[in-house]
Amino acid sequence: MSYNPSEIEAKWQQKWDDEKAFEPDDGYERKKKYILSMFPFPSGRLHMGHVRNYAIGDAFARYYRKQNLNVLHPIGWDAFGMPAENAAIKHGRHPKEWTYSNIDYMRKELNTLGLSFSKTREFATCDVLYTKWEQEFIIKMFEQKLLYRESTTVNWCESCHTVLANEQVEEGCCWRCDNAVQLKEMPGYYLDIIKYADELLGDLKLLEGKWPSQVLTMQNNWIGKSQGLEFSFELSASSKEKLGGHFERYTVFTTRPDTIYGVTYSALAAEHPITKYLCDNALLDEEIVAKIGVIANMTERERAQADKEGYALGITVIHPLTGEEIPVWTANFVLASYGGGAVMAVPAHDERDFEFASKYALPVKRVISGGESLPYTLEGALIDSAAFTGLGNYESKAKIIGMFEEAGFGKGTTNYRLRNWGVSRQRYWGAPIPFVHCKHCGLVPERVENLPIALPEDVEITGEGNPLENHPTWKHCTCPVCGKEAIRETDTLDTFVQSSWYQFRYATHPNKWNTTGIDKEDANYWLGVDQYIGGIEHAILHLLYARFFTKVLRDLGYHNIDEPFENLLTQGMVLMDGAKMSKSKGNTVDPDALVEKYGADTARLFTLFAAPPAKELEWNDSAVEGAFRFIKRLYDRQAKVTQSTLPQIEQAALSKESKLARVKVYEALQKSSDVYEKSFSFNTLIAACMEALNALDKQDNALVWTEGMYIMLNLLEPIIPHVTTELSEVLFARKNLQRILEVKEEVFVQENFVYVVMIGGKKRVEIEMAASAAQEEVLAAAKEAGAKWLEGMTILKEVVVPGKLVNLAVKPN
RNA sequence: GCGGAUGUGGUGAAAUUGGUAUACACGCCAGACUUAGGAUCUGGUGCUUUACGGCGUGGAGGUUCGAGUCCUCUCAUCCGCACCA
Repeated sequence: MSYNPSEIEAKWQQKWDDEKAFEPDDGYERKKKYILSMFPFPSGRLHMGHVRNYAIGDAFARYYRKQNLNVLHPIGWDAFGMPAENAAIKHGRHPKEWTYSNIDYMRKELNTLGLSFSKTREFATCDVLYTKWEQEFIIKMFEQKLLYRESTTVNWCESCHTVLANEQVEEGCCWRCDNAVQLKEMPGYYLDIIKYADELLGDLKLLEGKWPSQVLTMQNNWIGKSQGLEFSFELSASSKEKLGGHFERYTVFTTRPDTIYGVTYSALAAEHPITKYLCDNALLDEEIVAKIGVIANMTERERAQADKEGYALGITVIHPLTGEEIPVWTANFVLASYGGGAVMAVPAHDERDFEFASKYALPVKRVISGGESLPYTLEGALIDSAAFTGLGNYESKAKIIGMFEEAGFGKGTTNYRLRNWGVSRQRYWGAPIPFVHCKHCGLVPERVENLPIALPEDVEITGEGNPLENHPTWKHCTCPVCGKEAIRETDTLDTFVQSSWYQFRYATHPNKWNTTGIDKEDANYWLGVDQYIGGIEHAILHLLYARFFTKVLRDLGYHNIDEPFENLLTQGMVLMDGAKMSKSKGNTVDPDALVEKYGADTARLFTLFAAPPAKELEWNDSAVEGAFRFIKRLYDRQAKVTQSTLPQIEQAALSKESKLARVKVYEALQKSSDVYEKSFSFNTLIAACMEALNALDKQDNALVWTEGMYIMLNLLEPIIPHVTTELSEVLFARKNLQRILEVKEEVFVQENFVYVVMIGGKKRVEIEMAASAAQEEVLAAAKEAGAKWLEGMTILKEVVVPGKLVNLAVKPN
């Protein structure tokens, strides 16, 4: 009987379905384990990255079930988003039809991989029932002032016809279509993630050692907390007059209050209200107004690449401490969206300010000692700084902030690089933002009892404009407050909103899905996710948003969880010929074809064996053959098993080869808990099993074979579940799969040790000694065996490592 | 520029507290069985040397009886952020 994967795999997949084998308990009695692989976007077909992601997750889930834990291992679909609309434009298919048919196809593909998902908890984020609860959260966030609508300059992707969040702009281009991002002033909805910045930052400490350190660093940098001084520059009397009395002062932020006596000019962003006023009221040369206009139309990225450029605005401010008059410029390196869009400039101690001052011949005033040339940005004592002269700059920062606070012209402040999360998208295939624009009542949320606000299905998707905006009737509604005619919001939510709370939806028992979004008791029992697995590309976007949502929903009373993902494993990409697999490069491997040719077990074994999960995985067709060969060998060796229970073995009576085989089998067993719970290096566990099989092949004791197969099938079941379950059924009535077995220490007890004898740091000979031999005996034997190398030498030092080696340090006589 | 990570055979990769470097697999070589083999099995395979031996974990130092592992410096590659005042 030869190994026939398609038959075995279909049989067990059917059986698992019939047995509902992977549903968690309804109650909370057993200890839980929540294993989650990031859910897929239903693009149409699985790719190898999915196979890797779900093979890893499934190994964890199956392992923990054996520990008698209550395992939640769900799957669902991240189903809203642009590609569905693109398919509609290209192929004339309705996004809903396209999405759900893709889901049906991909669900079948996942099934053929034999993944142990709970089937009752599956959902798609475009299900109206999911939208309903999401809209409820959004309204509650609005009530708590965590969601607001405002008009600002946003990142706009012309090819996607939508706004992008800051996090979705990669190197100045759209994260999805790679089109250059433009700036556009438009209204949108924002979530106040900055309000949670401190907690999001501080709680990264809770994740140390549980998340990859680079992800923690990336989040840390992204939040970008900096502390400093915020104060106002008062405009000079003549400047106030010039500005028609519309401005008295403006605020700046600095992290270097210690350099305040070195301020020689101040700079405003092109978008700053004062700059705008000067431009709009013809208070600057036309030429300069035009040039400022050009800067204002550049994206942040374009400005970053441009040379420093600026113009004197013909106004001055008063230095708050010295009373000096300081010129005000506009400069292209001052960001409108950070620190109030204005800076104090200290060219002596800041590289940007220095470069700008050099270009425009502005004065430079040194106030920190140290270094030979300017700008000097390191530590030093203050000079020419009035009462603060002589202090170190660290000490002076606090004192200067204190002085500003006392005098009431400024205060210590914290600023974040993080921007609030813009969640408006001008697209059809998303969750409608549940608000209404009423002429009488303004912007009002829908009534919760009217939720969900579902998408209209009769839409025409042309790629021109927002289909919800263009729909003849959908946006016309009545105001939930006054009952008069009103207009429904036509923006939909960013799809990252859906993936920010799906981990709670899975945890909520499906019986409750109709009546609640998140069940508190269920959530508190199941969350945080004990092991989360996904791509590093989500290090900031999804993982930061999901952490934020978790904290917000906690504060809204939905649960008591602080962090959604307790442990994170970021898997590496799947490569072919050193490059990322992609359709455009034509270097993809089709999972369906792979499963058809070799079976799911081989596909899974290869992906876990070829590299540790966090590293990139280089595809190799012949290594896949190798994985297949191992499974075949394992399958063939069923003939070696002679009894259906774990045998009792008398260790002392065994041959040397049989003893070694047992050692290899038990070494693999010993390794398994470390691999599943700590190192995640499945490749080494598989290698240990291969070694065990190789060692078993070198002996012929039937009991040792039986024990070896009994244990190995158990160890490998999470990785290659079909063939191991089949063999286990035939040989051991599946009894061997029920729990993790115990290591028998006596197997490792050796009668003899092989000592390596090193002389002068070099390995020379090996000697075999009884385990009971005393150190002196070992040493004497080593000297005898190594006599040849000891001739004419004096032994300086003798080191014996019990059971392992002897090292003799020598020098010539 | 700042931050993080990684450098080990022809290839993917192993290596508790510092203790026999290259496990396991791919590839390659030889052999067996075969009409045949891209099937299966067995053996070999770091470099160098006729051999003894010598040299080998990106490079250079250091600590140690002993370093892939610890310390210092350095080079290369990859990733993230990039005027955040």
